[in-house]
Amino acid sequence: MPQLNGGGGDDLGANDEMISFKDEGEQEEKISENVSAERDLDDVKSSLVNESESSSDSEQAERRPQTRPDLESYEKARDYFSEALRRQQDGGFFKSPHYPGYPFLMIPDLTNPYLSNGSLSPSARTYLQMKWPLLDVPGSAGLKDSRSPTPGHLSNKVPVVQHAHHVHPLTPLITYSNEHFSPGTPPSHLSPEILDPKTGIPRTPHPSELSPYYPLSPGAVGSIAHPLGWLMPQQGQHMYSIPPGGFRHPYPALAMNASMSSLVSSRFSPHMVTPPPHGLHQTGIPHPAIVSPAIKQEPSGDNISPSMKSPVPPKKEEDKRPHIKKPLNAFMLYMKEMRAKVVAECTLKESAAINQILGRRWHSLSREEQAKYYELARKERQLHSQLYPGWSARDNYGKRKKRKRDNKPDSKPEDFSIRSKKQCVQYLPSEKMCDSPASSHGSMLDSPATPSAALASPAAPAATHSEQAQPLSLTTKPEGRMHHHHFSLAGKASGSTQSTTPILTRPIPFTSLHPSMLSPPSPFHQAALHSHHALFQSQPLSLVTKPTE
DNA sequence: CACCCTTTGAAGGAA
DNA sequence: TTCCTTCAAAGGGTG
Repeated sequence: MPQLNGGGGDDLGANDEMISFKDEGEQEEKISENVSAERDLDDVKSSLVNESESSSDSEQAERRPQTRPDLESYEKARDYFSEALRRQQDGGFFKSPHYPGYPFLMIPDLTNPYLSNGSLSPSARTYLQMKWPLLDVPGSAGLKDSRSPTPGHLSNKVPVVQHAHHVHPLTPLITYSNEHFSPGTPPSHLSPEILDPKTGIPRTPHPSELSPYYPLSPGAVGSIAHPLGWLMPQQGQHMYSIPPGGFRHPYPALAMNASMSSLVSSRFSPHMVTPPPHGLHQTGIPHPAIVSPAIKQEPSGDNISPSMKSPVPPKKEEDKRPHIKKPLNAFMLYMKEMRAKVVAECTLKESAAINQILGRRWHSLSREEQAKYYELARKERQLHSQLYPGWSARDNYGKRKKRKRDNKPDSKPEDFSIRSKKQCVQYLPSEKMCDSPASSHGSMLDSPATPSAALASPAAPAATHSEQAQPLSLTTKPEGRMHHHHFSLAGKASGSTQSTTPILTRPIPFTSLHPSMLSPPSPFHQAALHSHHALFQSQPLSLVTKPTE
């Protein structure tokens, strides 16, 4: 049990050297890797400081509003918010991606530019007692994934001390959960009952279940206090007074959690707040998991499974039928969290490139670290299923334009046919030590995350084939691309089903990458990198665009 | 402006 | 059971 008691905030931030646990020899390697990583990270601290002060705020502020004006602004805002918090939290310094655990949430300066009426002093750091998301939920045993580890077990493996200068990366997932901030017994209204959608048994939702991603419908929770009600008394009252076990709105998202919207609207700078779109809460900020049809058009409105459909759904309603997004998986959560950091560390903004890095780093995470995300993802899925019992991932099929998958029928297995026919860009290496996703030796050669992830979290899928055999799918590219590869590694020798797939690596894509971006290289990685870079040294430094077809 | 690219993981359907 | 496909986020790039 991740220290529910938490001992209050006693050890909060007290232990910088919080070492998780080394249960396997591999840990030692990890440690060395981390040390290396931190050393690299130090290099960018100064730059990050500047960025955090200048670019992060203004730059992002400018960028956000452009993309999706209003309806998705909440997501943007939320990320923006969390990122802002994080940046302030660690002063723009990126520390090793160790996220010691959830039990405590440290709320940073609340009087930041995005918080209009924060009441805490800029220097005030509020340590909040939190509960481990996995902590058992009374009466929810039936919902629990049998594969999931016992919370206690897990907690034993996860550090429970939150670094004083490091907000948990999943803060955005946590911050909006109410009750987290009330060490004591929460008011009765904060303990809404939830009818277990499967068992029908009333249960008290664990705070951690009140995911910010999925607003709880009135019927689901009865009433919900403002997630940050303790920060904003004037708006802290719960908006819903529906009795426990009351009606369940067919589309919980439609009955958006007002508390969330008020949070956003009141916490973000004016420019973040957009006029209320039709049919939405006055704030116009929908739940992250919901995408208004205005944004994501729903051709037929059949995305909602029968069970989700309202008994009396006016056709108009169908048009408004929200797009219920899939719950984010572990990697998505990780990506969402780390993207900002990666972007900040490199000048490149291309998501595709960033994602490559993130994928690389993901594989470099320790099993414990990954386990956190797996666990969180599991909780998200669980919560999602509770909120949208009838929802199916299938419902979203066809909602977005068909991705061009050229699984060419004619492509032979040895073509290691890849899905994408074209590769976006090739970047030549710089002398800088860069983390080339394409050259992800680690991923290709050792794929550390694979088994570990599964081990770390029972909820974690037994490493999928793709992960096992294709740690990085970018290693497999259309044959045409090969001509443009400056470098390639021998395929991973393994008995995996896809071992025949040649492992290709591209030149380091990002000349702008900072060494700190590298995932902690193991000795093996370093050796590989060494040779890798040696090979690249003769390569001209240029940007090769769009090779093949 | 819509889609592509890129990553991993989850889910569901097809074989 | 295995394989395949789609989507989830994100934002620059592309046609």
